[in-house]
Amino acid sequence: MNGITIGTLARSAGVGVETVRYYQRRGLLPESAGRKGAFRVYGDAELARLRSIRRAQTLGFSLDEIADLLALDHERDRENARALARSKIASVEERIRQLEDVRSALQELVDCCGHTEAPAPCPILRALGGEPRESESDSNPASTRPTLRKQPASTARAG
Amino acid sequence: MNGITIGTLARSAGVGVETVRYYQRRGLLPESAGRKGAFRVYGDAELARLRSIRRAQTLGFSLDEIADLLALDHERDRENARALARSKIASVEERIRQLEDVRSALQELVDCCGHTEAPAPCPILRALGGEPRESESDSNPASTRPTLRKQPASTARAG
DNA sequence: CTAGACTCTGTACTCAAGTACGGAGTCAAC
DNA sequence: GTTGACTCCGTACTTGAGTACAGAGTCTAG
Repeated sequence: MNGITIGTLARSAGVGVETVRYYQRRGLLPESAGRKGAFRVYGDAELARLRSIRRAQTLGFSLDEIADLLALDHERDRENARALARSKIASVEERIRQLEDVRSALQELVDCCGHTEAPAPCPILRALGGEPRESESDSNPASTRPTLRKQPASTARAG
Repeated sequence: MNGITIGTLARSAGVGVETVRYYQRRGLLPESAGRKGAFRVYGDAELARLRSIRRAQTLGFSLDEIADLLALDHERDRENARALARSKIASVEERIRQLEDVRSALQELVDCCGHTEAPAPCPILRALGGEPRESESDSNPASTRPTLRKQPASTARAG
């Protein structure tokens, strides 16, 4: 698998040729020094890296984050690398917590939909909104809803 | 908080006016029937809905998914609503599992970085790639690489 | 030697989720 | 009765992660 051209590399990693080039433009993948005639050739290193990128992506990392992660690999500064990795762990854990919250909100919804057939109980709005609001059509403020902490304004745009 | 105009509504939910309008265009938020003179006015219902949208977003739902979720609220067809909610739960759980994987991969990385100071052990590539590769500049083709399964082309694009 | 597959380079397009902006109209306060 | 903030409506731009395509060059098999 050494000395392959871009098409084979792409196919081996299950991506398109354009995607490989895109990663190269973004600096995630080296452009490959070696050439066989006019065509660039790649090897196991590039294939491995390409697969790593895809895997990291499926795990929810942005390409910028992946660039950071891959850079750790070349970091001589282990201290720094550890710190970066730890902060990634923290953000991953935060995300997990949030998802667990929504899971239980949804579960509640399913449960409550399950045992009532009344016309308007169990609003998703409440499950998602979390905050006990009196109005709407609700005059009972004594809800058991766990107060949810303020969400940061910069939502899905993790820098 | 009833009878507010769009600017106040937006500010109360921590979003921009343009975002409110965008949600209206997308049909996530009603355009508000009431008018006070030339300006549309909104109330608690809209504010609650807007907040729900934002919260759902921070939890990783796309606007399309949120539209589905909010629609459940108006569904008379509880059966269908439950099914939809359950499928969301499944996808949320899948996402959680993936994130837990990456967390332990990162943790391993931190640990291994922690107790060695050697120049090139513990490559992130391996942690991310998962597959144990022997080397980068490797001339040994007898690798344990399992024939690679096709990566779903639609990675982060959870439809 | 030629057909067909592949590569190279560059630009342009897509899609989601907004954000920005321009030119009007309107409202409330002074 | 005018100023200044706000609203309305429409269109255009942005960012992230690609995808598509055009027009050239190149490689390989027959």
